[in-house]
Order: sequence, then structure tokens, then C-alpha cells
Amino acid sequence: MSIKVFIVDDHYLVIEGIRSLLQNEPDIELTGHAMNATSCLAYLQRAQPDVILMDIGLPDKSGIDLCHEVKAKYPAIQVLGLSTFNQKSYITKMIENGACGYLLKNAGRAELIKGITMAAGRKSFLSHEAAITLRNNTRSGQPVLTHREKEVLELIAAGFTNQEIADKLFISCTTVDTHRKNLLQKFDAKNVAVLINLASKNGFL
Amino acid sequence: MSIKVFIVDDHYLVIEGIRSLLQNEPDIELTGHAMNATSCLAYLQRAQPDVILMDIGLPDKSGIDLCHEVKAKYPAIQVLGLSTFNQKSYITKMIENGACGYLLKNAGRAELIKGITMAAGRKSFLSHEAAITLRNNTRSGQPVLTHREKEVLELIAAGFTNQEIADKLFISCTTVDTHRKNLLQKFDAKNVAVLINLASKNGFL
DNA sequence: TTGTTTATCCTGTAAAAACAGGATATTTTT
DNA sequence: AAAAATATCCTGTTTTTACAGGATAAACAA
Repeated sequence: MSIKVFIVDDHYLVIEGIRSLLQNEPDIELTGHAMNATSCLAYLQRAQPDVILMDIGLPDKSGIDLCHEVKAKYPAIQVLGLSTFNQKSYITKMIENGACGYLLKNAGRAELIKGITMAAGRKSFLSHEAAITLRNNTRSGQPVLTHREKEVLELIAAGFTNQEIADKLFISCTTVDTHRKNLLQKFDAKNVAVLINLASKNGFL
Repeated sequence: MSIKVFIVDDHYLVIEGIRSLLQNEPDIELTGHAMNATSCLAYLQRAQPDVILMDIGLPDKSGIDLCHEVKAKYPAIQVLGLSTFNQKSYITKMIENGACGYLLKNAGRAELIKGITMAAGRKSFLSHEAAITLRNNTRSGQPVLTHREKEVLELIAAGFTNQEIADKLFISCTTVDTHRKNLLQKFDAKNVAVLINLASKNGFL
């Protein structure tokens, strides 16, 4: 029995590329594709593939959220993240949300087929380069933020002052200042400008 | 005589997608591809295509710089920008550097072929969506920054204080403050946090 | 159970940025 | 030639951050 694969990606050229690469694979059957999250969910109500190749950057919803939703409704489906962004935060977020692996768009034919086959066999798979960044970044790189720190970070980026943030979160102004202090330290940032720049570049915003 | 097309893109799936779409086009011949700027330039020393499809995000050099280089050495070659990022700054930078158009990776078969054909005929071409963002953004959207403002913006993002920036640029501290003031106004930002966030999201950093 | 992390709060000082409201000279565009 | 844009500089005041150096309580992990 062949592996049923479905693609969710808003880039037509990528869909076409995958289709072309899988054409002569007898064990893999491409059952369809969607170019946004909504039509993906609509498709899944009618038919369930074995493996979904899912892009991160979709027009209506992030692949990270979609992955969570799909895994909640259809736990049997294996989701493989698919993206150009080789960034730790994206990879870990996909895996946290139930993806069984991560495939980069610069992957070759062999890597693509291996990823799909392993996903279908309920084994996890990471693109070679993705595995490297994941390993490198756990040591030193992006800091690990607590839930509260993430909240504060987003409110800082939105332009609120410490006092305004304090009012929103029902905490003291000095507490916000402490979180801010810790954020600066964790990012090794000299001031907010650097903090927001790094946070944005590393996918926290 | 068929149009000779060369692709520069580090995403194998995209190359494969384009190859698949162009396979049955008698008028278009895909002569090769490169996955980075260096091997693209090496190829061009041996053979010159009519049209190059060029990605923005290459591993060794940005497509924007590569475009400039290619057009300087081989003015006859028509360069079509190719990217997932539908952002005004990228599109205009490519065109400023000699590209004759911009193709988005979510373009369909018809758009791809039309783009290549028009490029070969020395006509400019913009993907439908790219044309819309370009039009929208000139009216309202990303602000237009002067050279000095861009310099100051980058130094702010790097974490320098007004005084430090002033020393670097050999201007007064108050002048830096004025530039900062104007940047905040142009971006409609309440403070640096918002400024850096918007600037980063809109490709200024 | 002990140690660590997390979230909370405090006081005080110094530095920096935001805001207001100017001015002048040089380009560039109309 | 006149108008607009750009880059430069100035004096203030108020607000906000950054920095130093704490403390406490709850949750969690070793």
C-alpha cells in the first residue's frame, strides 16, 4: 500500500516541485494539495492522508497553529514541517505542536523521500541542516523565555511603557522592570533597540 | 529560437517545480541552475542565458547584489527577481539593480511563462500580487527614508546611544535626536521599540 | 528535602529618550 | 526663481529606561 501524501503550501512552484519529484515513486501517492489552512482543513474532512507536508508561512494561519489543530483532530496523520527558514524557534515550535519532523525547502529528492517514508513509519525526521541548527542553538543562541517574559516582550514591542504593561498584566511597574531587565540579560542586549531587533530576527515577534 | 533560461535558487524544490512547469514548453529551454551566487557567476563565464530567474535569499550573497553584478558584466541578460517575500523594499531594490521584473513563488504556470516571455522580449514584468503591494506601498505603508535616516536607524538598532551615533557620524548629538524624531514620525512609532519592530518587519534592518 | 526557577515586589540614582518649538544652510525639485 | 526636502544645530522639560542591589513566595525538579 502506498503512502498518501498531502501538501499545504502557498507557493505553487514548491507544490509543483514536490509533485515532480514524487511522480516516479511507486510507494508514494500525492493525493492533493492546499494553498491555505482553511482549504486544508476542508480537505481533511473528506479524506485523511498518511503524511502532510506543511509550510510554516501560510496566508490565513501559521503552519504552527495549523499543525496543532490537525494533530488535535486527526492524531493519526503525521505532519512534516516544510519551510525555508532554518531557525530554531520555528523547528521547535512545530515539534512542540505535534509535527514529527522538519524538512527544508532546499532538501533534495533523497531527503524528501526519506522524510516522507520515515514520517509514515511514525519515525521522526529532520533535514540535515535543520538538525545542525537545532543542535547548535540549544547550546548557545536563542535564549529560553518564560511565558511571562514573552508577554512582556510583546507588549514592549507594541510600544507600551512599563507602567502601561503593569496595568495590563495587573502587576507592579517594578515587576515589569525586572522582566525587562531579565530580557535584556537573556538576549545580551544593551537596550530595547537591540532587544527588539534580536527578538524580531529570531522569531519571537 | 527558444528562450534560454537559467535559475539561481538555493531551494531545490523550487528549481524542480520550475523545471517541471517548463518541461512541455517548446519555446523555453532550461539551460541549467545554480544554488548560490558563486556558481551562478562561474556558469555565466561559460554560457549566457537570455533570462535568469534569481532568488533574493541566497546563501553566499543576496540576490540584490548578484543582480547588480550580473547586469554590470552581462547587460544583455534579463534578470527576473524570484522570491517568497512580497515586500516593497525587496522589489524596488531588485528593479533599481537592473532586474526587469519580479516573480513571486506562489505564481502559477501561466504567470511564470508570461514573466519569462516578457523578460526575453525586454519588457518588464511584475507578478500580480507584487504589483499590488508596490502600488499600495508607495501611497501609504512603508515610509521613504533618506540616506542619513537609514544610517541612524541602523545604528540605533545596533544599540548605540545618540551621543555614540553622533561621534560615529561626526555630527551633533542634537542632530541625531532630530533624525530619531523624524524616524519615529515617519514610522508613526511611539518609541524605539515600535520603530525597530516595524523597521525589522519591513526589511529596513 | 533542598535547590532552582519563576514571578512578584521594593528603593534609589543616573542616563537616555521623548517632546516641544524653534533656527539655518544646502541641495533638489518644480 | 521659488518651493520643498534634507541635513544640520540649539535650549529646555518631562518621561521613561537602565542600572544597582536587594527581598519574598510559590512552583517545580533533583
